[in-house]
Amino acid sequence: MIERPRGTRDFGPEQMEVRRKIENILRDKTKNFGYQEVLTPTFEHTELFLEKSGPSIEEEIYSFKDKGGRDIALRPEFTASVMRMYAESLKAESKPLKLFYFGPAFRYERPQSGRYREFWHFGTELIGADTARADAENIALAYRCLKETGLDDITMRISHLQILEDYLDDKGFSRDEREEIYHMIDKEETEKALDKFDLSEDFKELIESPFEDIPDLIGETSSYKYLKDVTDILSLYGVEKEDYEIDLKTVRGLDYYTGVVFEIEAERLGAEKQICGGGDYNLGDIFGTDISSKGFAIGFDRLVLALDKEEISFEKSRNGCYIVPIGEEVIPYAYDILNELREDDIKTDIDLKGRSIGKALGYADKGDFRYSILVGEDELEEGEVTLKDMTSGEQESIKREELLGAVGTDETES
RNA sequence: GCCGUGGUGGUGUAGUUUGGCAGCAUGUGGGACUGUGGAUCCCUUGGCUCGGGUUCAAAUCCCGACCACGGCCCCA
Repeated sequence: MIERPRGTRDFGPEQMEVRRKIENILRDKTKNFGYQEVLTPTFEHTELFLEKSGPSIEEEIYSFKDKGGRDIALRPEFTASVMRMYAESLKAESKPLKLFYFGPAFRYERPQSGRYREFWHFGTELIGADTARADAENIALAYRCLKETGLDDITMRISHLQILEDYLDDKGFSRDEREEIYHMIDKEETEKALDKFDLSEDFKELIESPFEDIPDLIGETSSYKYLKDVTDILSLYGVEKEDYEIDLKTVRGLDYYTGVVFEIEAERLGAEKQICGGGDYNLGDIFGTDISSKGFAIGFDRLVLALDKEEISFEKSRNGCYIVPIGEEVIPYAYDILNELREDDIKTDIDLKGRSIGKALGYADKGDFRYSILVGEDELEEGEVTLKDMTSGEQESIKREELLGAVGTDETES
């Protein structure tokens, strides 16, 4: 028995039904915000990802040489690919250019709950609008997308990297030192950072103060004012102060993030609880074009897990018709009905095994069909069908011409 | 990569401590039932993750691998 490779999953019919529903919620919401879908290749030149994220990530990506000797890697995320696509073929589009994507990505990591070697990302890139309003739209969309799925127990943290950057720069810390400090405070090891870098209590006060108190500590810097603007605009999107927290300890792992950043966590997920991250970044260096972008990525699998933990279900509704022919002589009549309903976009299936009526109805029940349509000699002679409502169990004989009207009136979409 | 827990029909489980006929439920297929589903009953199907070791005998004990889970590291 050959099994699935480590860190991969199969998705059965029920899971796919749920996943598609959630995917469509995200997709619809994002289109509603004026974004257009794109898709990039599953694999790229390895260099693309190393340039973007640094050589250290090579350990964690699926990379190999193809038969032509090229260094190839399965995408570990989409941002680099989408920006490559932009630089290669979308540069001349009018701005802002609003793009979204959905698909699988791959990382060679130790699997655990919420972490797989093949996982799905849903994300956006908002290219060429360097304003607080663009940042606000980016954050608002991410938040709305998650809320739209019904997810409730989430926390969102927003920050502006430049605030701490300015502070530490003033104090004379080098770039490497600053990065080490960020890493420590991200891991909530602030005290350790204070000791190691001989930082004053002012720094601790700065990163732990409520947002409103920050001007008292460092003055109304331009970064502070920018972030304040973003929060004001967020409320125009209906994302209010109680929906998030301004937290200067929120730092993103990579140095191409430059301005406003944010993270959303689903508290009940455990160790791998971050379901969304994003912000403002500039990948111009790699592609030789100075373009600012804002985007986010939702960890789709974690979102599905979080919804499950909150017991938010996506019940499938009964729809469609199941035709039960009784006896060989009615088969042409039954297929005539089958074809008519299918052509009218009503999900319709027919018994293929010639089973007893009882078994056939049991199948229709388990298959969540809304109606069963029984046709036998009696119906054939009268030009009728017996229409059975699988929810109520009631049935009636109706003229064949009336069938379409009877089953097409309510939700029987396929 | 590190530490820990676990793995029994498709699914959920009993059995593991103290080695001795792998049991139950559910599901699948068929039947009771060729003009009526969700009920009931009968039959059938199907399993000890893999490999080695100890033993008269291993699901059970030992070692290793694989996989999953909890956490660390990392987290684009």
